[in-house]
Amino acid sequence: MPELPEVETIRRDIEPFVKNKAIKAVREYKAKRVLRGLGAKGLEKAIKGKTIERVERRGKYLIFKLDSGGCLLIHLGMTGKVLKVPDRFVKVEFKLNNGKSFYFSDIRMFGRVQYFDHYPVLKLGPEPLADDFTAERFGEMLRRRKANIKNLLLDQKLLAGVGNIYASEALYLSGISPKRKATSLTKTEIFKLHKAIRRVLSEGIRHRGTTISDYQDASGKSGGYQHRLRVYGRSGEACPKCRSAIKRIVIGQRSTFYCPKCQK
DNA sequence: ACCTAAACCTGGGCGC
DNA sequence: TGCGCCCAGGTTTAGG
Repeated sequence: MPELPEVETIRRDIEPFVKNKAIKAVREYKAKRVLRGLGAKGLEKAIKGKTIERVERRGKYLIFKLDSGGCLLIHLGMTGKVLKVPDRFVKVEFKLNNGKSFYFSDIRMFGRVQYFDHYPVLKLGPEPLADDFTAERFGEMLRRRKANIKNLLLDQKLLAGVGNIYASEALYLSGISPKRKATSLTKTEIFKLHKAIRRVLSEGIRHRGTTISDYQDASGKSGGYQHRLRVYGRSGEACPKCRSAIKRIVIGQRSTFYCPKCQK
């Protein structure tokens, strides 16, 4: 569920809550899948007594940096949450030395919690909001790629953080059909798409993420960007620009929303 | 290297 | 109330 803006919102919420606090204990609640090989025992052994220095985000990952040099890596999958207040789907509880806890909760258990004794090497493309992600670089990345642009936007190895909602939104804003092959994009279109990606992600962050069904911030509150989505989830509704009906199609097994008239 | 489809899960909403 | 079906902001894996 969560894409870059949602993960970034959680990061901003949770960092002040955990910063300079030490981890006292780890509890799990049927979290075998989420914790993979490492059980709560193993994880606790690795991080107990360690202080969280900061929380970073890379793509859709949260990285809790510990004073030992180790890192706690959390990916939220589709329904994962990092919460200051538990809900009924809590899988892992992290007890802090100030008497408080933060929680990893996940309904579908596509999310994961991992430990690295060093800064994790993540196979991710550039950060779309970073200064070094330029339109020129984006164009270079897309050169000779034969897949369609919608699928490529979801490829985390190409670009880190864009997911299904923001991909549809960015393509809409740039007037590009999600069915287009990347090779067919003109320089102008790549420039527009680059700008649109950065715009929708920034707007998403500003509005504290998009809540379609599950997403919540660290306090359990919904985001606000769902009210501002232009096409995602709006099949049959009027296109904000031309008033013709927005269509839903399936590309790469994922729902894709677009305006057939505005997006060529 | 690149591209695609299937698999991994649970729960909510809908029609009957 | 209940059942069956569809849907879901994600990644990994296997195969072409």
